[in-house]
Amino acid sequence: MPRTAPLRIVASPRALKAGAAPPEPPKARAARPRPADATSADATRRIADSITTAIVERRLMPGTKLAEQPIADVFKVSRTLVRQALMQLSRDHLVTLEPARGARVAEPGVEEARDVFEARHLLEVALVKRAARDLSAPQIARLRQHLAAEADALLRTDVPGRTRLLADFHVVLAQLVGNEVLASILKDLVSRCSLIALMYQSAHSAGHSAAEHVAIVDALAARDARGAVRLMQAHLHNVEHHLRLHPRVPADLRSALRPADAVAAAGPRAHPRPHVKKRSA
Amino acid sequence: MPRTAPLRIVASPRALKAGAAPPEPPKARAARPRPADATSADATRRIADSITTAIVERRLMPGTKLAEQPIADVFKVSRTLVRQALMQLSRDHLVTLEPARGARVAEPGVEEARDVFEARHLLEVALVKRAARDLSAPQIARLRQHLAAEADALLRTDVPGRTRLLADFHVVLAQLVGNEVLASILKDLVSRCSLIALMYQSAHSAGHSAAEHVAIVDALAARDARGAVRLMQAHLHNVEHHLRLHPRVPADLRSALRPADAVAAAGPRAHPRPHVKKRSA
DNA sequence: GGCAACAAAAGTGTATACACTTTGCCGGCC
DNA sequence: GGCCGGCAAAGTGTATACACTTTTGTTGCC
Repeated sequence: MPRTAPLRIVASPRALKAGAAPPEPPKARAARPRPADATSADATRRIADSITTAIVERRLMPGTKLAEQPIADVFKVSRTLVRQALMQLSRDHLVTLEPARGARVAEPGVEEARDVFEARHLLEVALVKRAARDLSAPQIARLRQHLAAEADALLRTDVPGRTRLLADFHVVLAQLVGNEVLASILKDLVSRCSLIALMYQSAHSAGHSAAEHVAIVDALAARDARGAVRLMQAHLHNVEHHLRLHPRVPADLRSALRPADAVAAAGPRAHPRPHVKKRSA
Repeated sequence: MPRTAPLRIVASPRALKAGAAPPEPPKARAARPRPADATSADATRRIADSITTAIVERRLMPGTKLAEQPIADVFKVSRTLVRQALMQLSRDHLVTLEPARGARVAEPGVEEARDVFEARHLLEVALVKRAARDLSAPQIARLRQHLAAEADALLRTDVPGRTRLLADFHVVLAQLVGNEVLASILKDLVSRCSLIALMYQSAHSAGHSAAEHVAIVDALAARDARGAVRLMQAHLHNVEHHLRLHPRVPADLRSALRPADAVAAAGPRAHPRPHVKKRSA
């Protein structure tokens, strides 16, 4: 069962031993006095970020169980912080929480994928329209700088970096238009897209995407609003339609019979069980 | 100091005594065995919803401190669940969390207000365009039903209900277009708008809003996309520009000198203090 | 041999404990 | 008198304890 793979997160900065923590007497001591210089600044953020990048960089596949204690061991914190991180991630739609069953990496369904892309269409088309009108020369330069980073990551075949940069392009664009709210919405949508692309094995090459980004920026620099809109529409259309969202086969029977692995037909419904409590006796 | 008012939430279903809980020996007993039929289904949701409605219905003013223990006492749960609820609300931008200083009802600044309205413009214009094209007759009927509810709430001068319904109109529209993702984004934006309208004392009457909603639905029913878009734009423009966001006075000096009360000039920045830990000794 | 009931193990949900930070207050010092 | 330092109260941050649920493995029964 590859779905229930035993989980192996790599904490981002440091290496870590995946073994258990044997010497600690696991009971009876409250709140040990921390060494006071610990990196206790924002552990939750650190954990959530690590899991996010692990998902986006394909080290955690959709459907993987995310039990709290192993993660807590990895980061050397208590389950409390891991729970917080998982709840944040579930609000980002990167993991799904089922009431007493724990967290898994989300498996967005085709319906959700369609909705996310539709939302992006709406937002980003409006966005480039505005960008073509409002962006200043230094802002265009900032975009070109991002494009250069994309090209560089492509050259170095830095897969994680390139994935992130291609996604970030859209967020940067939103930020340059000067609307933090839009930028954060788009950030959410884009990270969901990464997960979707990962699930449905996009056939759209990274190089292709990067080239389309260049074309869009060129249109923006030329203040060609209509052209930029058209290019953005084409870009999003390409990305979406290179996903394997559109099965040519009748698909219901076939997907039902295959080992329940990659393609999840139905999107995760929230809280499918009412979670009633009853005595075991 | 009206900002630091001592907090008095009303738990939604039941009345409650705001007094402390004297009889319980407050120490030394772990996890009492719950009565097993307790309403333990989703206490966090209940708390978050109560606070949300309290904010939207103006029972909790912007800036009010939301300390964890008092809320926990009100709902008869531990701080754990209250913390979860507050963190959820902070993701909804209804409360702000400052690292070791606790939670307050958010005070969105004019900048944030502008961004939120801009985002709504983008989304909702695209939305009605689509709605005019795609909505079926029964879906239009559903919208009219909502309009009737609005009118009813207006007649009965049911202020909280009318506030909620006026906001929900936009969410219902998004849902009818059939995109859950868009609907949830819009829900977020709309609830932030409620808070904004509340802070900047909207002068746009509820009756006016309801009438504009009716006009929009009429245009949708007539499949008049262009008209619907124009009406929606006008509606949002009206709502926004009846806020007191646009001070006619030079404003900087005056707002700086006033008792730091209603109008917060700068939006809340996330984690303004780095929250370093150090020994007090 | 397969299946149901049961028991142990794993894991989640919530409460509580306790350290640390912030804040308000009071007394000494200038 | 007003400012500074430290003390006490309030409140947040994180770890741990323990009940309950789900899952898994096992044994007895047919």
